[in-house]
Amino acid sequence: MTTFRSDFLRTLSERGFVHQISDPEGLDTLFATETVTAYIGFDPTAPSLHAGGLIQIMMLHWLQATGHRPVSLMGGGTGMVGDPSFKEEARKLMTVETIEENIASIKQVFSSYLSYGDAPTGAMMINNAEWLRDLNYLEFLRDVGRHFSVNRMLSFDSVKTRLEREQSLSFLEFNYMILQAYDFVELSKRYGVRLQMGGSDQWGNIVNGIDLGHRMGTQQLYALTSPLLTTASGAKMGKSLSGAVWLNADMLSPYEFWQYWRNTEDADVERFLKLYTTLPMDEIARLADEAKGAAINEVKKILATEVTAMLHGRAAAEAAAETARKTFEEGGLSADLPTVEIPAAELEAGIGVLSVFAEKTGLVASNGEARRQIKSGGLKVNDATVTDDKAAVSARDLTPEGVVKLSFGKKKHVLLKPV
RNA sequence: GGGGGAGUGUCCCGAGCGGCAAAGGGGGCGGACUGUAAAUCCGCUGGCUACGCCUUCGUAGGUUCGAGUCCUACCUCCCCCA
Repeated sequence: MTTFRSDFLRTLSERGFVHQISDPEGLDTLFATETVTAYIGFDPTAPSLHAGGLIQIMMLHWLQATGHRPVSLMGGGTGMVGDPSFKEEARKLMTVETIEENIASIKQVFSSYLSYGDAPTGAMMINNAEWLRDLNYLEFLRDVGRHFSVNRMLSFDSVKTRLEREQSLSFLEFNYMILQAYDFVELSKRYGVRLQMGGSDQWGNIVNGIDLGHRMGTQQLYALTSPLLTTASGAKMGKSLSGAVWLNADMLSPYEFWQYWRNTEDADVERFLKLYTTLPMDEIARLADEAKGAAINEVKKILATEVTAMLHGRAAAEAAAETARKTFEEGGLSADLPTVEIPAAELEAGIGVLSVFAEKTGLVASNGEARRQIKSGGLKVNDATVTDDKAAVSARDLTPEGVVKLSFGKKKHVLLKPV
């Protein structure tokens, strides 16, 4: 791998963020000589980004940390088109309201990683609805569409594989790449953006933008992609025991977020420290060095706490670490575990275990699932395995702390609290 | 416009002579082993007021004691010919 002169590229490169760069020397020179504005696009398909997108946010973070200007582009306009899924079933397009709500909700997270403002390196959040929604179709075709060769678009892997797999590709989706290319050009014209970053799957789209820029007379533009991240065993990033690893605290508590990182596979620890924390490289090297055998668990805790601290703040991260310590290392309970409140009278009367685990707390999906889990010994009340699906949980099960601890498997715990 | 295929358990792929809650994978979940890891092994993987009941095989009808399986129409997709 080349050694870069610029702080930004050197940092990204040594931390493992770089997959491809369109013109490494040129871009390096650019970063070494001026303050560069670069962007990454995010689709507002959900009210929160999840761990899979964290790597992109970290790239913006480093961009700013090394003296440049990050732009997060929200796809308020492209969201209208929707990135059609592979399945048929013309998924309902999102309404404008949903898109706007999602964007508002996603915004909160960025301020944990970037500082916004008018300073030369102040981060910006831009919505491509700004120029896409009022686009005039005919004008657009004449100004932008004429620069695209269908022959060439058909030759892109993203399109080709789709056609070869005999899966339909709607015109809508076909246009998505044009809009994204156009975004790059608009950002370049309006805000002086020079670089677009993204996951490696975005390479073709980004390069399209560069080409369009050439034809439409922008400055030289650049592309930088990050590797597609999977865990060492091949799973996609961003799935936890209970679903997606959302970044918004109201969708996934800091404790659960911490747990996700705590459970990192051994083989991923060093890589994740580089990608998802801002610990200095020599510090990471030291940690990786002492992380042999079971000692690696200590390093995983550091990883979890550092990642959580960046997102939710140091205090929340340490609270999560403490909760985990009490729960797992002392086998006790901590008031900070996820808690479900229940009317005291109801508990007094006694509630069936099935109902408690399924309806009341949602730890398992249904009564049937609860029954199956009991059969295989997966449910516990106050750390005692449930063996009878007709058993009931009542006020007698309250611990001295005044709660009932319910566990599903070894890692999922909920406290039942009478009110 | 003509001809030929396909749509299965809403995570995915994928079998299915008219008796099917539907084979088999993958994934996921639980258990054992460990270190809250990986690998490995075992079990589970429609719902319920549960020895019974209800809802599932593109949609809507029909034939049958009985249909994922047969017939009709429709929808969507793919391939070949024009």
